[in-house]
Amino acid sequence: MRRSPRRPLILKRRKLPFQQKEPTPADPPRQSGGSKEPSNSSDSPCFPDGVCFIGHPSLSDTQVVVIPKATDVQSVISVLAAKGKDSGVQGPSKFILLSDNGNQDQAGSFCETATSEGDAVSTQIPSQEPATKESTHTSLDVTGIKPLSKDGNSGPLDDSLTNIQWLGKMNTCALESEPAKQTQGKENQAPMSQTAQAASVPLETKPCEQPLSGRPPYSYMAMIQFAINSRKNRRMTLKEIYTWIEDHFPYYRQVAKPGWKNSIRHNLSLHDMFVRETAPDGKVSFWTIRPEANRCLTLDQVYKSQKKTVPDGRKIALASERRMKPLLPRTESYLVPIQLPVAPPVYLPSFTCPQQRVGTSQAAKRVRISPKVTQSDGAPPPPLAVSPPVTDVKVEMKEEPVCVPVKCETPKGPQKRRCSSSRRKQCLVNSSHEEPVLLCPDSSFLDSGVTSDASMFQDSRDVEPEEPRRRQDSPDRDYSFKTPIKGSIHLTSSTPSKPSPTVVLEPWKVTPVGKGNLLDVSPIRTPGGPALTPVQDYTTYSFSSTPFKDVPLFSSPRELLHCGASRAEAAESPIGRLRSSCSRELLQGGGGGGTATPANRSLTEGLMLDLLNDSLSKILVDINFSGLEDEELGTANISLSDFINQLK
Amino acid sequence: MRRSPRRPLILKRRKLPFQQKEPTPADPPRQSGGSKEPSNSSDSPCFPDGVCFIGHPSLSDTQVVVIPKATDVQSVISVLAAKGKDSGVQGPSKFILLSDNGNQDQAGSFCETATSEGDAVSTQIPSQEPATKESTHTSLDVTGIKPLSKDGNSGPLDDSLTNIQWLGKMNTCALESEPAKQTQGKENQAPMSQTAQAASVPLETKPCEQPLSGRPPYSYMAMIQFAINSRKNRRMTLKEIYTWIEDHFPYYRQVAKPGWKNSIRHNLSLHDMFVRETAPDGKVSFWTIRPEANRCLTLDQVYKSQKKTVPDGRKIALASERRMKPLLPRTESYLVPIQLPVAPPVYLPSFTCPQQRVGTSQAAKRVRISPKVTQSDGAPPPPLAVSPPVTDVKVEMKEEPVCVPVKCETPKGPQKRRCSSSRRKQCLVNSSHEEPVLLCPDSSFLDSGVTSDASMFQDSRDVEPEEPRRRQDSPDRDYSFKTPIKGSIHLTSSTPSKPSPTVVLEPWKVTPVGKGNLLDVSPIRTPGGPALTPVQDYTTYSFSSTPFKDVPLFSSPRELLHCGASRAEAAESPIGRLRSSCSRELLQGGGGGGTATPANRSLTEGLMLDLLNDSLSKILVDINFSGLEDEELGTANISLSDFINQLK
DNA sequence: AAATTGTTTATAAACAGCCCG
DNA sequence: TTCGGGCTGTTTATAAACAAT
Repeated sequence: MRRSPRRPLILKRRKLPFQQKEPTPADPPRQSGGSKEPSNSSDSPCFPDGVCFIGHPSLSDTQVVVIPKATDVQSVISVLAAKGKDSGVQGPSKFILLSDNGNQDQAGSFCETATSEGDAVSTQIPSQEPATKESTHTSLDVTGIKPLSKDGNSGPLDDSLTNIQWLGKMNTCALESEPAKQTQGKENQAPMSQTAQAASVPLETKPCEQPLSGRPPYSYMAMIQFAINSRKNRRMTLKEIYTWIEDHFPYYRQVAKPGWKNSIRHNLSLHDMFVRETAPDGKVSFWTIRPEANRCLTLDQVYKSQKKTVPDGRKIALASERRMKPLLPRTESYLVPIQLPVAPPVYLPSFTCPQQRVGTSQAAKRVRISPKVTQSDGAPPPPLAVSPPVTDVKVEMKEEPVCVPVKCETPKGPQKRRCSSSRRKQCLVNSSHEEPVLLCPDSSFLDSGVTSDASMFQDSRDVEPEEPRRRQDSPDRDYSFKTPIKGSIHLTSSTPSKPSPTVVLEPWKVTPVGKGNLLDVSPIRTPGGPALTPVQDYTTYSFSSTPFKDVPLFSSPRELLHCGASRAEAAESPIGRLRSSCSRELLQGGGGGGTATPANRSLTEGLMLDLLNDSLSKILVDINFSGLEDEELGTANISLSDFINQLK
Repeated sequence: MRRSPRRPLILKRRKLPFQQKEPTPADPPRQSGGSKEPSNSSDSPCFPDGVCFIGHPSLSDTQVVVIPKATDVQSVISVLAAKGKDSGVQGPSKFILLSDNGNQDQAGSFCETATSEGDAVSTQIPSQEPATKESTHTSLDVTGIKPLSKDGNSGPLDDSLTNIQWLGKMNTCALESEPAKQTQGKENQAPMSQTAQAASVPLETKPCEQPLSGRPPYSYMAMIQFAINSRKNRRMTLKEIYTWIEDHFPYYRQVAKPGWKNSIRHNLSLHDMFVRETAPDGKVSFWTIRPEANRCLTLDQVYKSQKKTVPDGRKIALASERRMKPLLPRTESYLVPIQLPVAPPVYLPSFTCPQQRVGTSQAAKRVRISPKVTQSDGAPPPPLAVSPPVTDVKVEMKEEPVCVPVKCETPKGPQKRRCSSSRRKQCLVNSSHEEPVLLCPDSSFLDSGVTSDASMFQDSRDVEPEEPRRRQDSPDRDYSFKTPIKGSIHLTSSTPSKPSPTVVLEPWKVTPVGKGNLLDVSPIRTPGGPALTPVQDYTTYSFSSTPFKDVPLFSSPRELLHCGASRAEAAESPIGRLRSSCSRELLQGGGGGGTATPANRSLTEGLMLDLLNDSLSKILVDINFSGLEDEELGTANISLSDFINQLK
């Protein structure tokens, strides 16, 4: 209650608008009118919420936006999105955002260009007008001036913002009036104004894409990924990470407390996805991202995906951007509290990672945790799935709330709440009873389609064809375990208990897991690298509870290929795979490969990349336990097979 | 800075003595004189630090101890330890600790029985005298009255305090004056006074072993383990965990803020070692500990180990108890800042877990992270180890600081600092150069000796003989990776680069990793369970940087068997192994099995259980990456083989 | 000796899912 | 039956204490 700004600082309460953590800890945030629903009016100079657009005196592509302090961030975003949408690409691409601290009535309409405190946040321009009291140091240099100092070995065209023009409309930055906690400069100005610069111009170390210095909506984990993935070689020193973040998110340079670096380090240490390597000289150490877990997200991709979302209409865009768990714009998550809009499918084309190769079964590995199920009350284990006898992979699903009921049998009770997605860590193992389990019959399911992509990466030494080699081990060894089954396979059917009859039955049509459909910064949860303890349990994988948080199933195989870069990636790399990192080519360009057809389901569901946590660790952990319940495993297998076949 | 009491609340700064978190956030804690070295005087009624012993007016086995507020906690502990040692088992076993808030001069000598604020903390007695202002509710009932309510299926003789008589001298509780933050009762009284009750009396749900209600020195993770392991079946619901902790550590019932439950939940979710299972009825979910990671620590064991330590002399005892990372008595860790005392080997007999079976190679799987190494400056990869062609397991070690230099070749540079142990997460991979790697030739190394123990566990369904089946896969596939190598195998030799020549060469003689030799609550880092992605990388495991923090090597194979229960366990269970939990029998008794001979090295090194983190996750993660650098892997293999042979 | 880099633990919080009244 | 509240779980953010360099 006291300190910890917790999730951002932005909304101390709920949808706390501007002003981050004013010392008044307990003051209930005033909910601006359109909390859930941003104002729909699009172009009026002064929007209902009091947001005013004022043409910039000298810059044609820039507008000054004055936002009352109490305005909901979401409202601001929606307004900006609407504005950007209406204006089109040719419209003003830069906004100088000023928050009016004067008073805090909710939907106040203050179009005064308040230069009051210095809370002014400039989007692209160095904020010439609002003579903020602080120094404008680093004003423009942030833009292109700082080429990611120490950029040592990074290639020039790493994370270029292919769609810079969109930046102006950025909806990712919440504008919060920062109380000058650090006595740093308050105003932030985004870098260069090369707005209209179309994509495909991979500028070296593109400066700031994050115009405002309001706290960016990205988690530390996400920002670190952005930073590291911005390098061709995908490795950065701690200092470079700091610098990158400061360069791209002036907030951290100017307003954030120094503790943010501590948090960065904390995140690096905490998340398994981040790996430290020593530099060749042995002096410095670089931080990298485990290739299997790397979604190769870059800030550009995020922007692009957001941009694409916008065309569908402000509302949808907002909605889709909303509940993306932690990853994407945290800000936005606070913005549009809308619940999984089943609206038009949002598109996230930019997700194209080298490892993708949607191909065969990789996707199947995805596990998603099902909500708690009451399955094993004493009823005999549900009949096993019609899978091939191979029984290579065993997946136990506790309760796939909405997903893949395919081949579910012996449904226990009615599912309480179908679409529940989270409950990530474990799947809840039925302690000593039988629980429906999924079996992934073929090893091919797990091994196939892994070979290719890795070679693209610069660092990958040798790309070796995957061998679908499977363990011959007796799948039964592990059965004794009863415990851990945590996760459940993503695409496979949920186990019998409480299968929701209402769910879609196509293997890939997962029930809309609810929430998001956004970019997922969370690491890809690959089944796991080579296990230390090799022999024993390999044969049976029961994805125990663990990770694969809210991994929604793919809307369709197509979608998987096209949009689900991250997913595909996760599924694809069989683990120890090669160090295939995202091929820059793909990352750079807008949409990656075009093999996919549009998804048939709304991306709101489909694109919601699996919210897999970082590190496959958890998955692996689950696997350990997998063996225990082997005998009881059954059901799901087929769905996976079907899925694979369909993909083929 | 503001809130977060951080590591305990006890020492806000360094060795902040009494008084936890008085609202004065910024006041620099006054360092009492003997910070590093507690006073050595043992018996005087008033010790130099101002600690006074006063016989209790009515209770012969009880003494009232008045401690000046500014006294170092460590000083108090040392004094109490000395007192307890001098008095022997027959001496006073209960101490009513009173802190004198009056003034705060450091080593002041105030023997006045200050009943001042209510900061008095009674050890065993309900603090009759110091009429604390708070209610004495739950006074004695904590003791035996609350039989772990909801104890559902736990066996009666789980965690009995075998050495209760030692409790009186407890050194585990720091006495902190709790500012009555919760408006709860301040004084805490330990339960019953069945002090002299010798071990072997496994009372059902033995009441409190933690007399004081000062914040216990255990981390949440440790306490959760204690709680869960106290049950025969090793599973507990969240509520039961709460209750257990409250029953055994009155602090949480009486003084802790309600947020401690949040922290418990946080820890359960955060640490992979904790696994949730659904109960048979499907209604409740139980929390369990991954068997492979479970050290089967119980509060009793901790007490016993501490007790044993004492005989060696106060100093040693304190030293040993000290730096046990997080786990053991956190309080103590603050007490004696002594650095790894190479003194007499401390004994930790109570560590006997069922899964042990030191046997063959299991131990080899242990990975320990080596400090940063500068290995690959450009030198060609060191020659590969003379391992069998199997190349089942590949372990990359960056820089085994002190460990197993066996067969190290192509030593790069001089190791910076040999004994460095920590730097747990990664081993630092030499980015794009060759790094010496360990290869674990045989699969047997990994698989053997896993079969037995599991059957003991009640829940284990069927214990199946492990098949040493190994992957046939082409070991080379993974080589391309260069990155991640984080961890390094525990018993294996460190990779070539910068092998410290000074180190012991016997495979099992690891360099004293420094610090501790204490109980380690951290999960055992078993190589990992069954991997989700089966095929690919199984053959090669390069334990990348990640986990296996400061896992010291065994002093000798013997030691491994005898003392390294946890280690053995880790090494042993090949992963998905059976759900073998610790056999209660072993746990209950004092020293477990007696097969081992005394370790030849001081336990200070040997017993320092691997500070493996929770969840093998990290290890597995490393494994994933292993493949990349395969070609470069070389060296170490042999050491592992040697080690195995020696064990045989 | 001080600063940087890393690792862990503790807290607070925001939410999500589920159960229950 | 539905809705809201409480409990359980999961994540992210911060602050800190240390450890190693």
